[in-house]
Amino acid sequence: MKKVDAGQIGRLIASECLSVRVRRLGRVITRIYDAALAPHGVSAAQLNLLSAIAATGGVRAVDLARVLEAEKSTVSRDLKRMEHIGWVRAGPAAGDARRLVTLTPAGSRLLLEVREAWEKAQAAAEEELGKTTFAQLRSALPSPLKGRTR
Amino acid sequence: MKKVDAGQIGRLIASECLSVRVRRLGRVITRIYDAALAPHGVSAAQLNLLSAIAATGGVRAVDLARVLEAEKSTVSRDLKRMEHIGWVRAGPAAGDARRLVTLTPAGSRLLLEVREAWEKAQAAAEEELGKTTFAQLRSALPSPLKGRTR
DNA sequence: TTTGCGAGGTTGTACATACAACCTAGTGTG
DNA sequence: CACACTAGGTTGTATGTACAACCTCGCAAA
Repeated sequence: MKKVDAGQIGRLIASECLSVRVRRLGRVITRIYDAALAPHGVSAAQLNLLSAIAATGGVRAVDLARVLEAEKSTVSRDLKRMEHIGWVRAGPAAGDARRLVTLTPAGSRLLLEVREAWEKAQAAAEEELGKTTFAQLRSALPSPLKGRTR
Repeated sequence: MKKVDAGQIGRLIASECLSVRVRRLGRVITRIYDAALAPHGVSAAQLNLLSAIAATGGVRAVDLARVLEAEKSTVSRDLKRMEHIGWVRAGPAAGDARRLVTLTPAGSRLLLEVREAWEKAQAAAEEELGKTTFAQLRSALPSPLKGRTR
């Protein structure tokens, strides 16, 4: 019989668990982007949403959630905040009954304005992780724009 | 002059931004571990903390924050919740003045109980990402236990 | 000794996130 | 037509997360 104590399991999980590493990486990366974007009053999460909306030019909330692998309730609230700020509009899409989310002029302007800061953040992330790790992550993780399998 | 519109920047960021990919991955992974651990009433974030505490056998909150790259205020609140549940104790450490966080017996028991579920989550994560990506992430991302450079 | 400071910790506030429950139109079928 | 069903969206509740501000010691320098 192998007697296992909590310390052993703790060390096992702390050293092997993917969620530990991924969540930790998320905090590091989010911190970098948030800091770079802060002067523009936008967060990393918000820029992610804005760029997804801009990339499509009009998209339903539920499809945003699918592409970003987020809960529809999360997207709903995030959009509500950004709508209140004035970056996006949840339009009742002309002829179509679907409610499409689009950028407002202010939202489009914001994207142009933050581009520099975003590139600084990318560079800072590469600096922080090291070129090798950065490239490995880039190649290992799929871009949300690809792989619309479902 | 190159005229850039918001759509182009949106596509650029959506396809190139590391924070988009990493944060999205974090949601996917967290979902997998949360689901596997839910029957035990513990979250991925909580298991991360518990295993870090167990691995050290007693650690200051501020050092937990450093190892996990989290805010001290985040750790403070997370610990408070887990203390209330009864998994950890913020001991005033005997002779030493430092307040060390340790597992309670219930906390140790929990770690033993969730081990199976954690291994299922690891397997599910490998399944979801594909063996190749999983291995790439494992090798690219440092384990928090290494590199105590601070 | 006294004072100031810095490290560690907590609290106020706000956003990000998720699950469950609910609401609301369309839609298909009896 | 009537009704159940479903997809999309919102809301209730709770956790996770961070920044800023604050509190609280222990300790070093004057």
